Amino acid sequence: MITITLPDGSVRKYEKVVTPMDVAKDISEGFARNVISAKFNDEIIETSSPLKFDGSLVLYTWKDQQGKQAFWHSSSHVLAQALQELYPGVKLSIGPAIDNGFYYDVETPDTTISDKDFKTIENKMIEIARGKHDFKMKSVSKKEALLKYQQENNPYKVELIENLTDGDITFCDHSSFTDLCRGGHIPNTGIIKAVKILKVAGAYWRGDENNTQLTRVYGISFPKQKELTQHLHLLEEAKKRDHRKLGKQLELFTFSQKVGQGLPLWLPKGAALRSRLEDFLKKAQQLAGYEMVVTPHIGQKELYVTSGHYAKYGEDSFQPIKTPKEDEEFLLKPMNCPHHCEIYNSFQWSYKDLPKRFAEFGTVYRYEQSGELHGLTRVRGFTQDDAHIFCTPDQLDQEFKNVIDLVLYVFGSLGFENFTAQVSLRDAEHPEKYIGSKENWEKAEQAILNATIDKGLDYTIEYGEAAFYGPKLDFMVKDALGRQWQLGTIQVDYNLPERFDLTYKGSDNELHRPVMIHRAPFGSLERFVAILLEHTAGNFPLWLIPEQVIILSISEKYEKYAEKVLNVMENNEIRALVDNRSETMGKKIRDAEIQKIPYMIIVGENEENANKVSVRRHGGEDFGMIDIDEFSNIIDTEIKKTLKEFIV
RNA sequence: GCCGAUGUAGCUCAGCUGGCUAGAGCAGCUGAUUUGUAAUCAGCAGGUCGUGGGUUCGAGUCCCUCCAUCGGCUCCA
Repeated sequence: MITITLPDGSVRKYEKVVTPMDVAKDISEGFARNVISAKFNDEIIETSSPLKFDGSLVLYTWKDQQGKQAFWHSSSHVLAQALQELYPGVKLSIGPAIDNGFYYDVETPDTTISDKDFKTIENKMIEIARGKHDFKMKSVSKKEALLKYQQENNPYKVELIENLTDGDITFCDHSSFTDLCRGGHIPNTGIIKAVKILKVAGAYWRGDENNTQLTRVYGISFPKQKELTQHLHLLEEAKKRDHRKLGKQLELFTFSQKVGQGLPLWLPKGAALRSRLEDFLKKAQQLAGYEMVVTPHIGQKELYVTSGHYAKYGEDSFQPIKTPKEDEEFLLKPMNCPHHCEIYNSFQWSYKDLPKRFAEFGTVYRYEQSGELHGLTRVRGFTQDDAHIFCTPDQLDQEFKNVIDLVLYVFGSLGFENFTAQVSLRDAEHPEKYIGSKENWEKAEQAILNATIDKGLDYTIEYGEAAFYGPKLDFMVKDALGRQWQLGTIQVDYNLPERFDLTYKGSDNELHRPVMIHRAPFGSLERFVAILLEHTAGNFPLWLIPEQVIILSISEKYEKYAEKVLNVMENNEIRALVDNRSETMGKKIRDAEIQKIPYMIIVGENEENANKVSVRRHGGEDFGMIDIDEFSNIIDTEIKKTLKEFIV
């Protein structure tokens, strides 16, 4: 007698061994048709695996994330078979399901796969899928498994199998294809109805730059053609929110080959936006007790030798700037901290003076790998909204929490709600990657975790993601295509205070080491603006947008009145401009819509006579003819909805 | 840096397998129109086809170099 417990708590008893599919059919035939994967006692299994003992069973359909994972995992087997049939001699390595689809990494000795081949691969996969081949698991001895791949001269699978325990090795068969596999498939290939190969890319074996580069083929599949069409449509929509496209369209920034890769040029509207962001943060920082400082864009090489950055990044950076004086070398600053440490060092401090908080919009230069540059999100010259807090160890907890509050205020004012906090700690296996004492690291990591938990943030812990000088708390936000980017960051640092010999006089009349916090709520203005563009699709919060109102005159006759309205706007500190072109109203509205200007004011005979304005909101909402004062109130109210005072 | 793709007017894109002075729409300029909630009409101007080299009687089109961009990988102070 076997007792199976289902997620709703119901219990089913069976006289003999059953499979998950049997249980599903027992529930209902219709449900069973949709079941594609199962979990038994927290282990993902096949729907055909025998359930030999008591336990809890979860059945998954395509609608469940687990179901999708099984679906895409199975699809990657089909992809592998297709690649083997199309390109004899390919060597398979690994092919997992990912968040949106699947990939397979293969070595293709004699050919290259390019996007011209996608259609062929898709057709082959569909052909295989239509065969409705069952996925069947089987156990294979380690010796047998190794022999198979040694004969095929496949070093990747051999390496994988060598790390497995004999007895735990399983293969999955479907059609004439077999592959090393842990399990977790859909019943048969026939469920896969629609397939799209999305891209090919080089990927290093085991993610290590020193290994061979394999060809990674990305794809996605669905149980219905319609769902594939919808997915592709979604990708198209996401592309419209691409900050590079919007930045060009809204005239915010550009790049020039002559100026150089990854060096953004901010256009007037973009620069206005930036300085508004800066003013916003300056105001909040002032309330939070920060003091602005200004430091140069270069520093002597010695400065970075002291900080430890030179040893770590010297060779991969912009190379030193020479001067007429022999042996004199300067570096473009890749960060502001060393400069701020020297500001700290230019005074003597008492514990009564701390914490000191030095803030600067500091432009830094980092020589990122050329293949890594990406619009405004990854550039070689960018401005950090940087600040360094020097405090006593006792003050650390509170200071760290205050910074979290500031970051949350910034995110809130800009409408970022879906972010995650990532706590980045050391990689315990590679201590050589980090500088500083073990105790200090432990203290710093503890401080970050405490503050994060205390503030009730939704967080994840990533080991090995810490900076080389200290652990950090990053605020991660996704772009239009779901790629994660780090925006705000807060980092605890016990190392630079040592290296720069920073001190303060304690109440005991002895010298002590301050603790340092690096923090940047935006991260960088470049990346922040980019992600903000993708989030809002260019419809920035009203307080931030460069042009809030456009006044459209119906014909030349009303130009004077339009100017008068503009004047009132300016007196009310509303950013407005006039469109006096000799175009039709339809055309002027269309242009204003494309420029994403939030409010359109239409003025003609009726408005002039009544001394009012007709208001249209971006997107089409019509406010009708209203008093100018009333309009002013609408603007104020909308601004106050997102932009609130920072309360310390 | 590595793998794959792309690069034609300010922008978005045509230009088939190499063949006369390289096309369109939008934007721009000029003129007409004086307009009521997403494109008024006409005319004009605009390109060493990313760069350098090669193949060819002939190259936007084929080959190579470099540069830049796009999608990944690695990296990310």
